[in-house]
Amino acid sequence: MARAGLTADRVVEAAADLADEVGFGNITISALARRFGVKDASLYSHVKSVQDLRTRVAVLAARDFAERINAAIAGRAGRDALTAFAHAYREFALKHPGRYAATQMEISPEVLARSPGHRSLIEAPPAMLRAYGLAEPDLTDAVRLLRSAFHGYVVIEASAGFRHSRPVRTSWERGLDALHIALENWPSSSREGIARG
Amino acid sequence: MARAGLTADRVVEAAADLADEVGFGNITISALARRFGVKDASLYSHVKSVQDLRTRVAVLAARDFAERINAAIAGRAGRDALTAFAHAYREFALKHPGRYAATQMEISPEVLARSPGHRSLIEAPPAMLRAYGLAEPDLTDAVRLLRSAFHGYVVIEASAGFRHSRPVRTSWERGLDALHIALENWPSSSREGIARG
DNA sequence: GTAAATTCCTAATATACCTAGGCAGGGTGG
DNA sequence: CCACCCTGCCTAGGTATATTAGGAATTTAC
Repeated sequence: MARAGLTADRVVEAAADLADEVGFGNITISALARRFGVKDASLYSHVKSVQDLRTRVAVLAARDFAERINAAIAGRAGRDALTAFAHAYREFALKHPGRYAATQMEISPEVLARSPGHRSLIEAPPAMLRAYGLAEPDLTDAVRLLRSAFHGYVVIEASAGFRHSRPVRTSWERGLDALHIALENWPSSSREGIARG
Repeated sequence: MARAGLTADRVVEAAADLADEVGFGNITISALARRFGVKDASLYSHVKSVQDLRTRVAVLAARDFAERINAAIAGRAGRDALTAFAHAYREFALKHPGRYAATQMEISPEVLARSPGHRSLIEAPPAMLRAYGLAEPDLTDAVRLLRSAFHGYVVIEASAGFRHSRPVRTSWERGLDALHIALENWPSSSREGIARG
């Protein structure tokens, strides 16, 4: 009978699409096999296990995500870069919830070493903040706050956590303004750092 | 033979403990039954399904979480309340990862109506921010930023996402300082709101 | 055009979810 | 005090998913 023409890459790509539809945590070998019209066992020629599949999806998703992020912040600095980063971040997370969740999966150092996307995603925030003139360890602290705020935002938004009437997009913009102010008035390790109220 | 003495409450409590050990997404009827030394089918006298079990755990966890949060911010205002809230938040999330994850689960309006814990958790942040004098819609925006930052932080910390050498706790304190500054210099809807650098 | 490699299959095991129906033990009415 | 019944827990069984072993068929390579 006609073969489905599976390859590891095609399987992983389809898994990523599936993740965007049903959630990263809900991708199964069975569903993927059904999608290709083959038996479950057939997929094991291409991926070792569900866990392996998830990891590969994570690597793929990180590559895609990093691509968007890097395109967004290229040639920008300061507030401009912050805004561009944030919009690219939110857009990707909302458009590709499965892939986005995949990028947040915990991965081993070995996988990290082979995933340019993940490394790129780690390097982007500090690069983006360069124009704010923060030195270590403030830079690390600031990056952590931003990562947290962005991740928290899209996670809560994606899970329908903002039930209010106020448009989420507007709150997001205001939050960015506030973060910009925090970055410009960063409480460096020495002083108390209270700006005017 | 001797009965295990199960009740819905006891089952849900044990499920919450199990969630703290293996993760909220990994609680199973089977594991819970093993823990009680009964057969899987026996649990269905007390909960309708895994989904029902999860929802009940979410309600229980929200109650516990709200208790800690409310105790922490009672009688405090402004930065003092912010700090207390943040520490209670982080501590609960790290100490009870399964319960914390449960509180973040999407729940239906009907469940929400019957979960005082959830309602309390929704009401706490705006109450805590009262002393910052933010009016709507700024208050909503500020609450969203805080919820995002806190949630993002503990999620990333719990999944070992902060690989740097800088202590997470210290970054968390600095992030709080920065958020405090953002709150005191909140960019209200009318002006551009840039504080001194 | 045959040999090797690879794709996909059947078959089988293990675990989890869930339903239907049964037995027995502890509280309740006579 | 004892028969009764409610209900906690059980056995049995049907479904889905993950995974392995080994075989057949198709593609590829020489």
